[in-house]
Amino acid sequence: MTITDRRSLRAEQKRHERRDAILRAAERVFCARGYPDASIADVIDAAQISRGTFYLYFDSKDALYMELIERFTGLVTEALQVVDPQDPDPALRILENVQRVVEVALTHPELTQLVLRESRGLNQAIDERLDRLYDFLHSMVVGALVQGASFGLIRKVYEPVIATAVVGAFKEVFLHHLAHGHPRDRASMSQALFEFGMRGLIITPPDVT
Amino acid sequence: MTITDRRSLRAEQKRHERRDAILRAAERVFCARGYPDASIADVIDAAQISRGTFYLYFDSKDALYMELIERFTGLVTEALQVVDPQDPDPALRILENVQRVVEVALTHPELTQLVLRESRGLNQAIDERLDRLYDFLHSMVVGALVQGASFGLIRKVYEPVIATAVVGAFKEVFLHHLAHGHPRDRASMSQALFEFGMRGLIITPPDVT
Amino acid sequence: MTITDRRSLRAEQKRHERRDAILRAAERVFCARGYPDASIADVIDAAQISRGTFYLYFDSKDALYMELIERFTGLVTEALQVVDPQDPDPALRILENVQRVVEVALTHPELTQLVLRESRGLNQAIDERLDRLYDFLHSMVVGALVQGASFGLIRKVYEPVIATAVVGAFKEVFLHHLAHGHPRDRASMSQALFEFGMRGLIITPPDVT
Amino acid sequence: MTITDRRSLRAEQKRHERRDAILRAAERVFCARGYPDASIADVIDAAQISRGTFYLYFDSKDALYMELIERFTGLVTEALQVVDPQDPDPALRILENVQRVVEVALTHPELTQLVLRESRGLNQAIDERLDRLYDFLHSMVVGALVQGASFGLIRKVYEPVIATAVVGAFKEVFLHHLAHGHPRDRASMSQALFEFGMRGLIITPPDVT
DNA sequence: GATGAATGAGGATTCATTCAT
DNA sequence: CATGAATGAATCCTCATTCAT
Repeated sequence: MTITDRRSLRAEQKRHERRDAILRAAERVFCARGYPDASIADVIDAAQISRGTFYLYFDSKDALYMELIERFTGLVTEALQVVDPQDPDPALRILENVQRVVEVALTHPELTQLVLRESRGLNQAIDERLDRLYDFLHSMVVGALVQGASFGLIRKVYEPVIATAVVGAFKEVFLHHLAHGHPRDRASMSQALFEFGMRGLIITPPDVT
Repeated sequence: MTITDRRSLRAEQKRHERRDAILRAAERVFCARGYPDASIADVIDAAQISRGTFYLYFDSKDALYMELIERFTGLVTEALQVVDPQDPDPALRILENVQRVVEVALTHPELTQLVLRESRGLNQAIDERLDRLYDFLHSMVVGALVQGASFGLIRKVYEPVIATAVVGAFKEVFLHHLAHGHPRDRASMSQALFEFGMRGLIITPPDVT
Repeated sequence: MTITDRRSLRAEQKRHERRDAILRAAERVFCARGYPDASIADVIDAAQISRGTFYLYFDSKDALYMELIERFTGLVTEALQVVDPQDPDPALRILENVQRVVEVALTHPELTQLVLRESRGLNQAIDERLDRLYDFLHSMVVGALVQGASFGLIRKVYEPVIATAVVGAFKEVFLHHLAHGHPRDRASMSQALFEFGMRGLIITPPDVT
Repeated sequence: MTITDRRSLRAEQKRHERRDAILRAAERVFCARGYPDASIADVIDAAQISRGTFYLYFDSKDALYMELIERFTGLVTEALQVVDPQDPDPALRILENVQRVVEVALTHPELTQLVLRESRGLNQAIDERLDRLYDFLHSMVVGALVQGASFGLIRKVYEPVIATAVVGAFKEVFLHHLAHGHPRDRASMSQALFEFGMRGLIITPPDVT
């Protein structure tokens, strides 16, 4: 490894850290003031960097917002795993999915609120990204509903509406609890959400802790 | 009736119409571009009035937004009626409430989307008004849950969370369906929402059409 | 006298009264808020007339201000009378002039403050009118100085500067006393001003270069 | 001295120069058009800067005006020095004060006119600042009068009125001479003002009631 | 790379004046 | 004559973005 390599490695790492610091600052700021009302000035103050530096790491305010959405999308996408049709306990798999999403929301409360609040109409790319996120969430829920029905666990519903309703229910509970800072423990929150979404729908509720 | 009376009556009416035209234009514009991003210029273009005229009817952009929120709140408040504990068929009363809310949402799709999107953080008065609206919705749902439980219609749930979830479910379904312009008929939409909210929770589902 | 004549006479009088009412309202409003900050809305509110009516009586806001300046100028012009070179007691004549000007200021405190505050730079015609007023005042004082010197009553001074100083002294005393509402009696105020202008302060003038 | 130091020093200096250039431009513009009528557009045109740059150096139009008032106040406060009661020639000290104030007015003609014109009623802080300036001037003159009387140099007068008159006399002379651009030499102007204030006009005071 | 001064389009709001009724 | 709704130019100010240092 040459000196240049080591140098550029260090530089690369530092660059990454800086980017991350900006993203974390933006999370806080955008969540606190709302994306449209938060200014670049707020972000650079929080991130302790100069105006120019910001544009060295991000193309625009919208690009920063977009990246935060991407981050959240990535976390949620990782958290939600398609249930194997062969799985012996699909309901448990679904509960685990809920638990992982709750984990994401409670670990990144500001990012979660920010994204769930959905500031739309600013930029087409952002709107499309949010659409894709919701399409994904929607399809995951629809998948669960269909699978649950096929297993005879869930009664037959009109999936498009019910999936939307389930997504909305989760969103609202997250937003409300994160905003009011109720430090509900993760387990009970997951349980309540799971039961709401599933119990209503499931014919034979699984025995979960 | 004197000439003056008749004149001022006509003037009063015209004034009211103008105000209404601005409100309707604002509904469209704020819904399409989002409140923070929509400018007064957009509104006056849509309403076909001059800059000055706008401020003849509204004190500020925020005041206009506030009035739209008030309008929506009024419609929803009228739509949701507390169920008499003596009522022989409380589930039907609740379904009627749902039907009336769906009616409001489908009759005023832009207003509904605009308000449900909740642009917050711009003005304290607005934030408080939205808080009050959600407190009201929340309390209505909690009321229904408690009552349903007392009748043995609904299983016991942790009402604060479940009420939040129900409100969120309705919000999301409205937002999604209004945004994508699915011209679903009111009856089936009401039914789906009602069943989602109730069926899940009710021990003995009512026989509704 | 025909009916038409009488009618038009009454109309004429009413018209005059209205005009006067507006002028008096404007005096109050312009004095209280300052000419540039006072709006036509303030004036018509104070005068209890409609927006349109205002423009029936005055061409513009500036024209109204101009008319108030004219009124003040008229009052002051009437108050200040050139002293006859033959007069046996010219100093008394000057004191009487002072007394009449004080009378004007105390009778029309708002008009006086308004005009003495000299909002300039708004309109060339107004600036010129104010210039003429000050030229007149200046020339009156210069006249008194010259005359006084010719009688041996006043020592020889460089009139242009001293006349300006005398005018300024009067202005400031009026402004100060009117603004702070010191209800000093007219006689003592006139006396103080007269003495200041005429008598001088030093008993033994120092020997300065 | 590090490079950063030198750089920030140069930056600091440039910043100061820019600020100063804006202040000087504002002096000109506010003097020419009057503070309320001059717009930020006028100032930035005169200063050859962009709209945004202006707000980089000043918080608001009022803040800029305030700073100009402060500048003038500072200059005048420095110019006027309390006369030591032990001073062998207090009249000379007073003449020196007058000379220094004249120097200020002639060196900063636009600033002087601007401030002496007293645009009030726009902003409470500004009004209070102007009040303080006049209180200071008033108290300086009162001090001189009282001291002069104690030395037997000045006859006993009713100080509050006479001090107001003296301040007004100076104001008017400055305003008049600066506005009309009479390039009177400083010495003779100081002399005339001093004599007016100190010496008085009449040789044989008339016997008035 | 890092900085922060500079930019100017765009925002909400005001207000003197006009004119149809 | 009287009215007051309508107008739109003009005002102050903000802020995302650029660029010379």
